[in-house]
Amino acid sequence: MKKQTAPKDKVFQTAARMFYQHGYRAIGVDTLAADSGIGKMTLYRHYPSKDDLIVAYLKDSDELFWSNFEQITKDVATAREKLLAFFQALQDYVQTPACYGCPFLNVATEYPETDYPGHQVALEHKQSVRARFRHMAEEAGAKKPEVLADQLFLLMDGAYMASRMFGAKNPAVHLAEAARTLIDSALE
Amino acid sequence: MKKQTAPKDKVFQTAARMFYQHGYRAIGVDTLAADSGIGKMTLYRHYPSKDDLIVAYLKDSDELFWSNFEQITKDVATAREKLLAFFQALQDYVQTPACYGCPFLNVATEYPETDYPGHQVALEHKQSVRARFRHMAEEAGAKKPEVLADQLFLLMDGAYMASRMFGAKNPAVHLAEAARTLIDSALE
DNA sequence: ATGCTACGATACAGATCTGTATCACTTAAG
DNA sequence: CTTAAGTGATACAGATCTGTATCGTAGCAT
Repeated sequence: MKKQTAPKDKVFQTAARMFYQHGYRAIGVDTLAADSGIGKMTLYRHYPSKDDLIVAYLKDSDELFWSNFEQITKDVATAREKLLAFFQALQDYVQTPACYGCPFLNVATEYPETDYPGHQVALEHKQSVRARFRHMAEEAGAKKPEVLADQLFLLMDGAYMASRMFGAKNPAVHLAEAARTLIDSALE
Repeated sequence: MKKQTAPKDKVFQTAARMFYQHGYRAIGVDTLAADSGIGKMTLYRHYPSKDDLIVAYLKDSDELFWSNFEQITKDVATAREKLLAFFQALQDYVQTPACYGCPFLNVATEYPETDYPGHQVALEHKQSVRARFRHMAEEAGAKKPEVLADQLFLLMDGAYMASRMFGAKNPAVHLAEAARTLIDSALE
């Protein structure tokens, strides 16, 4: 049996929570170690730099995103309905107090240089989502799949930012309806 | 005649450029003073704190936004066409290398606490834009004006973030078309 | 029992941050 | 000319940041 919670996991969970809620630059490694109840050297033993910890969090967020994505869309028949289900779930999530925007948009805002490691991971994630949207748009029979995909992409990130700007009560209340309008308009 | 460029204006222009491009937390007052060619005490004489300078920049950005907004929409006849003109201009702008996203979304991301002065200014700005959209949606004859307004609002901020995430070559290429689809769907 | 490894705690180095203090200099008004 | 205000430069204070070094200890396998 492993220990109840390994130090590496403790600091990772603390980092995930605090980076997401307060931002990457606002949280220091001292705060992370103290809040996790571990020594600072233990942190640096598992993550050689703060950037490594940021990247680890982003990669985990990417896996979580796709895990949720599969969960939401797996029991839905058509590509059109998969897209609708995703945007309905996103609408619900961004109106939750647990939502603090999008980890990838947040890191790209705080580290705008595209060669920053965290920004790189964010870019790859967003490109993957964009590609997935395009694939589903094709499957749904859109006349111009890449156009519909990009339009939905803008809606998604707009909803994330509405959450970070306004909190739980934000303009994304009508996100799913907007997605449906764009989708159905692109199919006919 | 005034001086060629007053120190207050010099440091403000430098701050505006660097805050927008690199972020608020990434740029320090020493950098601002040095890059402006003024003394640090001169900066603090005109802006008692860095936060004051941030707020000044945001308020100026708000004025600039509405100035551009009027410029774009003043020669357009109907409310529907005003909205279309705005989103076409926004689409063009966010595909420009001079675009680094939205100053208000950026500050809300870097300072998520809603009681932070800069976040406050950002919130007021976004609420004003949202209200203006709603007003124009009413004027255009939308059946549910607040729904259309919020949908367009998400598109707008999604486009801003696409610019910060991807740079000039981003998914906002189809922003105006998305706006038109949502608008016309809400009018019929 | 005896090493070995991971750990927590602490202190530290060096850089950078916001904000203040001081001083010499320029400029313009009286 | 004289005086006062604004300015640039510099040094500094105190806090905070990332990352390192050190030390005592607890757990564990041999």
